[in-house]
Amino acid sequence: MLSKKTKYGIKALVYLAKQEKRLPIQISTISQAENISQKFLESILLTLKKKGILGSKKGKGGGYYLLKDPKEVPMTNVMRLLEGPIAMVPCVSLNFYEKCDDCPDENACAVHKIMIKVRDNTLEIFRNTSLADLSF
Amino acid sequence: MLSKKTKYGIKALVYLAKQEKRLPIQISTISQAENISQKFLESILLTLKKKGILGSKKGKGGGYYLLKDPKEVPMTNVMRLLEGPIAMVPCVSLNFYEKCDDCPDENACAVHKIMIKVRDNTLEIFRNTSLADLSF
DNA sequence: CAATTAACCTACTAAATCTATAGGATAAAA
DNA sequence: TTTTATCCTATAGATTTAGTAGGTTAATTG
Repeated sequence: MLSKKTKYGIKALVYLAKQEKRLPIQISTISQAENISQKFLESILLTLKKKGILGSKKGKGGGYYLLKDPKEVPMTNVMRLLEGPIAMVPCVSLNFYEKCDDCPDENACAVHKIMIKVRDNTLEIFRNTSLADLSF
Repeated sequence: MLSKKTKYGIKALVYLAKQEKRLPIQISTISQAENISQKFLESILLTLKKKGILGSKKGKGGGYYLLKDPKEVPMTNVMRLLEGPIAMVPCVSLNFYEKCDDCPDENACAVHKIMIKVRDNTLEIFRNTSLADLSF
């Protein structure tokens, strides 16, 4: 299951992607439009900024804005920034790999076997979907 | 991410599916073979029995056994029994649907849009994979 | 029958994660 | 210098996870 943080983060990014101009949008504007707690959204956008996908401006007329063209932001990136691993088990994760304690041989593991398939499939979808694709 | 419960549950079911004869297998046997805490596995197998996928026998020579031919047990069933929803968000779940508090219109929601795709894809894989398929 | 075996059942707990909230500091603009 | 809006740290309540403890029931065996 996706965390609320990820869900809200995606919604906010798509909201920003929908803007015609790349002007800063305030947190309060997004939180109202998307029914997200403002304080919670504040922390989410801040981490997205720290991770380099958003820019920000302080003071009047300030807010957050996308640093890249939405067409150039695949959902793989977004998911990894917000949720972390895309894989269902760490032992099949490309970017967040961890060995299982209980598993002496990954290649002999049934869970590994099927979760590799799920990962590849999900990854393909996220790779081929950009923020721009979700903005219609 | 899959819970350990689900991971261990799948491993145990596949272990049972691998047996040539449908004789009862003890919890301790499975827990040792798969490096799973025996007490934890005990509770997992008990719920799987209550949900109707496993049979059991008490006393000497007792244990757990699959009630169906492994070929007839798709991973959709297994996942729903152990993990619950297959979808990444409740609002796209077929068997565990829940409306989002924040979302006035699902069809206008970007998260909904992409997670439908992921669900359909994942579902297809789980549908086409049986316990028998994972037993090699 | 009695001893052994192994599943059954209830309850509990420690740790981690999630979902925020509080309250102030900093920086930009008017 | 006042206002605006992001930035930052800390914390807290709720939920979930990953088990553990300890005893009960039912089946087999001698």
